Amino acid sequence: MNTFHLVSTLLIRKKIVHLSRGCDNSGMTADAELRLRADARRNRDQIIAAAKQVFAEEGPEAPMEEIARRAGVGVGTLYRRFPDREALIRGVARHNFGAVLDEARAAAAEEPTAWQALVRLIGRSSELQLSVQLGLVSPLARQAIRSDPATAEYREAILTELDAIVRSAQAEGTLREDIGTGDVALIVSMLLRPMPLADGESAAMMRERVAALLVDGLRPGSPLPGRPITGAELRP
Amino acid sequence: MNTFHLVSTLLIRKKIVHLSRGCDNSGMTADAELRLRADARRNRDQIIAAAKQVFAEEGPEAPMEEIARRAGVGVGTLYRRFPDREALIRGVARHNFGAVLDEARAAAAEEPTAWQALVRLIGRSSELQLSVQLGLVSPLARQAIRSDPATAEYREAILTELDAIVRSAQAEGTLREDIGTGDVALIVSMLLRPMPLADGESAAMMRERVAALLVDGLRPGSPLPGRPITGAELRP
Amino acid sequence: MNTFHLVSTLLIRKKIVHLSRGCDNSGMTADAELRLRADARRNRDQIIAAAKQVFAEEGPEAPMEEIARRAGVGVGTLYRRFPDREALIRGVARHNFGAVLDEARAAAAEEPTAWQALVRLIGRSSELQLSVQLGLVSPLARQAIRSDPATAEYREAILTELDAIVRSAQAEGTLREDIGTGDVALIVSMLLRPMPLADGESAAMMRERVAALLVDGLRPGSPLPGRPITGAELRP
Amino acid sequence: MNTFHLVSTLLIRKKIVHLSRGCDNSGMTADAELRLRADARRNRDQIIAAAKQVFAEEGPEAPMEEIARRAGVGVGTLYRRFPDREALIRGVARHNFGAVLDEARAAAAEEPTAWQALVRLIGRSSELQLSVQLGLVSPLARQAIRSDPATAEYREAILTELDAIVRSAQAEGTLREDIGTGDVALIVSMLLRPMPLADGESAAMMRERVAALLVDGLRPGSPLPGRPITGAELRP
DNA sequence: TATGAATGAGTGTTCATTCAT
DNA sequence: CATGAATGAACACTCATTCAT
Repeated sequence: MNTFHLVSTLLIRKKIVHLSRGCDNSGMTADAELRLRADARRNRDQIIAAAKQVFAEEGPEAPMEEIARRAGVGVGTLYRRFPDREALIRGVARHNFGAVLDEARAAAAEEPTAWQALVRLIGRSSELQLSVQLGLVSPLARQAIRSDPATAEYREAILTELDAIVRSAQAEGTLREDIGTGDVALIVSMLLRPMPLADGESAAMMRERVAALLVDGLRPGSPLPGRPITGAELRP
Repeated sequence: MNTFHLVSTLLIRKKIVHLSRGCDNSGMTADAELRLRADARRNRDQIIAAAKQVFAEEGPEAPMEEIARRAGVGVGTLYRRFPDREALIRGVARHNFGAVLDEARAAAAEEPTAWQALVRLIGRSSELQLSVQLGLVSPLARQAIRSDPATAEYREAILTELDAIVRSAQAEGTLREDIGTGDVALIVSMLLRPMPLADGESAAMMRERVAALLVDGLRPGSPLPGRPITGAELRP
Repeated sequence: MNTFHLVSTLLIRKKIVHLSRGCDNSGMTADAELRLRADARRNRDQIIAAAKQVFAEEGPEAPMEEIARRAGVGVGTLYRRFPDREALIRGVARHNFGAVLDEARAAAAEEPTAWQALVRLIGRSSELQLSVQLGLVSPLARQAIRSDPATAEYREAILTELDAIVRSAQAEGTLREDIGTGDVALIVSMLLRPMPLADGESAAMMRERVAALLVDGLRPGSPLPGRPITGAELRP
Repeated sequence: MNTFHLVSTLLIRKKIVHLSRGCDNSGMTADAELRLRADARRNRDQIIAAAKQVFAEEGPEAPMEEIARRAGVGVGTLYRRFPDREALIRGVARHNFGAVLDEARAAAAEEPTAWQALVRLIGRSSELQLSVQLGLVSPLARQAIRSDPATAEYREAILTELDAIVRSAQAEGTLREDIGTGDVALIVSMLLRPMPLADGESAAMMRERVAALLVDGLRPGSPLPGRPITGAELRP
């Protein structure tokens, strides 16, 4: 086991509980949500899924009824689970951040070097497309997300994970020293945004290319302006 | 005059009329708008300015009345100038794209090398912040912008301008060959998006650093995945 | 035994069955309700109690779920006992009217003269505060109460009781002759309403004073306008 | 001019501006409301009138649309004038309290003795029937009214007016000494409430009789329990 | 012509009631 | 039987747009 995995493993001990079964990350606020009756649970998941879709297609002010319909439930059910739009947005945001966290952990666990974990994270981010976009979109959504402690915990966990990868990669000498965890987080979050004017495949390709350009720039080389941005600076 | 300026100058001949007096670019559909009486004209400008502000603060579905109030006019006046929300969004988009065009032309005209023009464009893009964001935000806005011929003309002009810069830079040997105008446009548009979780100054610094990373990657080096994205591919 | 008690006793023969054990008057529709199992019975009582509270605090359109919660049962249980809101309102109304009836009987039975029974009834009415208010409040409640035969029976019984007291008092010469049972009922019901702008103790004092003023007026004296209002006139 | 009118007249100097043209009392908050365009003004009045009706018939939670329809305007218009239900309730309350104030002033100005003014006030209160009921009805309405400064001013003015009448009547020796302004206000407000179970004419007669009973009690006689309730005690 | 009043369709949200667990 | 989840009709309220002043 190399240094990267050692650090990474140590961090595991501190990992917050994040009950992910596949893509299911309801955790972190788990107590309440886990005790739902089976059918209620299924409904909840369908609602989150529908909301993701609809938000992606129509923005975060999309009619609640559309979401309910898409989830195959009545509005009432939607409102029982998420008392208002903000709560729904928070629900989706948690889910999304959870997916990013899963990806970060998988990259750390499965790649042999920190550099490869980093490259994978930046590259794969394209697969998390819809994940982060919400917060960029409407002031309402931004507000809902910023003020949600559960989402904050996720952010925290993601940054912790990323921090380990960044330090390891710098220890390996594969990542330039004048880069901070915050810089990497920014890059990832930029790549997570929708590509303008492009649909589907070409968007994916574009993302890949920009990711490659950025990875290119991350290798040790001529110095950058400003100072490294730490993870802490991204905390709201 | 070097090759860069030569190419650039030749292109000027084809330049569409773009009546920019300072930052004022209402043109391209100019005929009608130019004939406005002075006060009507002033109203129109105030409305665009107010709309930019309000859109930035509250998203593109912000109440029309809010915009009217901020512009110091009655809703009626707003509607006289822009028959519906789409028209207003188009108005703002044109204004924004015009600003990008101005910047691109200025960079081409004032910088000694294409590479420097390119770097400036990517770097300065931060100053055009609000410009492009609109289209990324709501499906409504996206639609309004995509279907607007005047905005399309602006886009065209911007891409033409950028094309000249890119080709020149590649001719200079300062820009890697496996990059297309589309790639650069993408990079610029990514940098134009709001930085998450950051306000004002720090956002600027973050942008600068990511820009530097990208510029770093743009210099000739190891090959990129995919193929160069041409300007044409960004046409909707 | 004086005349008052004689009349009063004779009336007892006609008394409808009113199974009051302490303050518990669910009777008059007793058949069904008496057969409830002990726990079901307890549930029912808790629901009535909770409904009284909640109606007092939030009006008679208060959410059924609030009432269920306050009673410590599920909504389902509430609806099993009272098939809809009207039924619940009727339930509460019966309970309240039963309390008034109890008080009237107690006054008749325990006071030495009809005049004193009358004074006590008018004075004590303050203790039945919440009792009658319901019907004054929302048209829904009014309707529910008016159309309920059980409540009508209670009203009937109360008026009968009051009638005896009024006649006796007039026979005693302690009550002016130009007063009818209906007048007294009206007075009582007026005193049962909430005092505006006053809370708790001061409300009680205010009520007492107005009661005293009215009692003052009830003694033989100068004639009143109109004609005596009989109990019959208060039947809906 | 007798003492009553003298006191009364002196008080006139302090009277707050209350622009009543007939039953029109929009005053006290007049500034804003008076500047309405003629048609807007008419609409506003129709809305208040409709709201009074509908509130009386269906309670203060009646559908806003019903009120709008009854007023012959769209809901939008209603909401433009009264931003939410509370505002509408406040509007109605002011109007009602204004009517009481008008009546009190008229009684003071037109009756030869304070006693007669008092009797008239208590007697006529029946004509203000709907006026005060609102606040007794739903917690929502109560809250809306209590927290409204304009209504508070009205209450203040009414109490001032009443105070003058009460003192004068006591100076005349026609009103018992152990009565305070608050007692009278209470009596009036009690008489203003809906008579249970009675409609129209008979309600009026009942009210008259109870009023007579109370007036009877107000003449000097045997002492009352408690202490005189001052006007101040009725201030929320 | 500029204004802001009126309109009413569109949505968010609540809550009575039903029904699966 | 008790529970609390699901449903959807009903209502509050907003805001784009029109139009009288």
